[in-house]
Amino acid sequence: MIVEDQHLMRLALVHELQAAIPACVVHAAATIATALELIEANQFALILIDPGLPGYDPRSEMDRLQTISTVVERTPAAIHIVITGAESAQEWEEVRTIGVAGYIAKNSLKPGTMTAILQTIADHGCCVGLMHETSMSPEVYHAVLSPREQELVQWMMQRPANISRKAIYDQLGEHLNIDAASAERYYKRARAKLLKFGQLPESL
Amino acid sequence: MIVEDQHLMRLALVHELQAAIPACVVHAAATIATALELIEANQFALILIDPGLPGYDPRSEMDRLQTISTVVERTPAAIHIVITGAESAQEWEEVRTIGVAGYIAKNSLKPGTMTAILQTIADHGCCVGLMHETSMSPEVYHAVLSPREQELVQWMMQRPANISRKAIYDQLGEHLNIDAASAERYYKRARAKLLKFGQLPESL
DNA sequence: GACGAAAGTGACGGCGTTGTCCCTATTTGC
DNA sequence: GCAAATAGGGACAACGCCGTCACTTTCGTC
Repeated sequence: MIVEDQHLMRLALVHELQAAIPACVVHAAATIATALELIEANQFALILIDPGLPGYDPRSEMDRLQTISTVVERTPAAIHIVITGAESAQEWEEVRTIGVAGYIAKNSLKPGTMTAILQTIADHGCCVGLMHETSMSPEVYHAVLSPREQELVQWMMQRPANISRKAIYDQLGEHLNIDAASAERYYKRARAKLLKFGQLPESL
Repeated sequence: MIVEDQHLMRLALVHELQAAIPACVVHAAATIATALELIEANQFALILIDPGLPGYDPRSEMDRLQTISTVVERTPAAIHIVITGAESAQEWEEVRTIGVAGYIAKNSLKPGTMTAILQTIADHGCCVGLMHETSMSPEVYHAVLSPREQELVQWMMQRPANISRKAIYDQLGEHLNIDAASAERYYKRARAKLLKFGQLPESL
């Protein structure tokens, strides 16, 4: 079950969870009230919860903790992970004492990370992901590209000047489990598309 | 350009924007520093910005406003939309005076809403979407279903008891611009899949 | 018993993405 | 100058999703 009030984030979490756990069923609630309804009617194995729900003051530490403990108390059989936009090491210490297994900052939650988080919990019993201030390089998204093509372009644009494109193809081939030659043709097709639509960045 | 620190939300906003504006190029930054880099190198037509960035205190109204005005001042030609997780009517009044056209709560931002927001700004010059406390009905997501099938199941589960399924098929046909008969077969295929995987909810 | 609503199955063409393979110029580096 | 790297093109089968069409059976109700 996922408890999160922001629609887009809720959707994203659903997809992350589905990507991490094949053939699963995910229930989602936007409010505590809805979450409690779901708890009444179902048995959950895993619960993601964001304590910043409407109706509660997100600045009030008490409201946040109460939101979490309300859910945790009613679902003793589940594994609980807190997904928060305003994380603090102190809050993690507090929620772990009431039985929460994971404490993840929305900042540090990247696409595909969910698998690693669940694995860490399975291995060590808990998992913490506080904000890591990696000054991200800028991202560019072109609507005309398919996801694969998009990914190839992203990689290629981060290429240091002293690395040959061929080396990138090899890296990608290994990383995506495809032929390096295929990666090369993806990049070329992507480049052709961008050229066709006049969207070619000068960094290429 | 999108300025948003949470990866998943940033990704979601990119997709929303791409869905609303066909064949567009979207640049994304996770920090103010990255955003300013992008501003130096590009001319943007539309900028989405979340004032709750790391390094600034999200509780400090001054930090939030400064984040926004820093970007707005450097991009006078662009349309600016603030996307915030902690909205207030007062903050909207303040940012509109410095030239922000839209003020949208993450709470009220649903998939597909971006088109309407941009249209409203085009028509009236500005658009406000504060939190609307519609107590959402619970959602269920099955990983084995395709998006269409998922959508059909979602609609069917919200069906009041006194409405025939056939009426739902008609509604869906109209809503999705497909045959009511096709909608019926989607639902049936979805149900067959759920039955096969033992994920059939009792509300069916 | 007849009729309509609902359930259960099978099949088809179109489309986009994916991953593969092949061929040819042009440019770069040693 | 020669070989490797880069740029550019076209074609292919496989797969999944979408939308459509056809057929059978069961159930409840009037």
